[in-house]
Amino acid sequence: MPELPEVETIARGLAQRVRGDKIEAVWIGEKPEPLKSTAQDIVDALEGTAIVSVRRVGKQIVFDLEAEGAKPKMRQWIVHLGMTGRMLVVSHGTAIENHTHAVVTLASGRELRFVDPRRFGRLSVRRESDFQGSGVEPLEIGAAEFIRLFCKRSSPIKAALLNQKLLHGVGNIYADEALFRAGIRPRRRANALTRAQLTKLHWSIQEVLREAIALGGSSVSDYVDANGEKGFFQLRHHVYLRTGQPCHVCRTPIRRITVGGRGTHYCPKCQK
DNA sequence: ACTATTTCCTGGATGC
DNA sequence: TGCATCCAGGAAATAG
Repeated sequence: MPELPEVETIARGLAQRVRGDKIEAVWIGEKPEPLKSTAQDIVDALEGTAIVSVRRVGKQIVFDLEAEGAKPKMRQWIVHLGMTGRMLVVSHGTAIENHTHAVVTLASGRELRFVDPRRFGRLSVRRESDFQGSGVEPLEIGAAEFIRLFCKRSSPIKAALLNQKLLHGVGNIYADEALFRAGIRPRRRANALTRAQLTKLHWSIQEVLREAIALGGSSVSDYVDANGEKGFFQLRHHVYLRTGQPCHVCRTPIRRITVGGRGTHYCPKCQK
């Protein structure tokens, strides 16, 4: 499932490949689920624009589009990949694969295709040019602000980390991995953690995200980047999906529990 | 204002 | 082998 490092990798790859290209036509599939805006709004916002940049905000891909001579010159196409969403760049004529929900024809003769079997992904458009996610970027936040964000929360720290209104971009993989590195059990209440523990956690989150970005993200299930390449960070996971396997530090079997309705993995000896 | 729970979706794994 | 059931999870919706 694409989280911050995966979306960052995908957005960078997309930027490299389609920045400067022009959108000539847009096709939106029948299934309404993947849309937050109406299909017509998306078509109207995209057609005839130039792709100025592609970037990541939280777990979302933002295409900054510039329209010629239109009232709001700048608009954004926002893509959330959900669990299984993929954004492909293919040459015109490539066979349409199953679960393709949108096809964007580019002036260069290629197409951007949104494919998402599970349909947890979402497409939307914005006319303003100042799109911001609801939370704070984990790689930009300082330790003091991080502590302020979490120290009053009574929910389990893992559930708080997954709350995109607080911090955005951290999902199940990196929440588990950061908590392991910080030596904190996922069920600990956020407001029961010491300042030192929250400081450590802040550092661990930034460390694990930076390492994952450097390796192109984690390829679990069917994640691939804009070039169809797999990431390599899954080889560095200490706890995620390692239930029953020995901890890399102390050899204790990794345990799996449910926190906030999510599969959660931790080392019962290294994490307190 | 929070927190907890349910819901959406399909493919792959598991069970009988 | 075949069919049914379960499970994965981001985030919105709903309930408490």
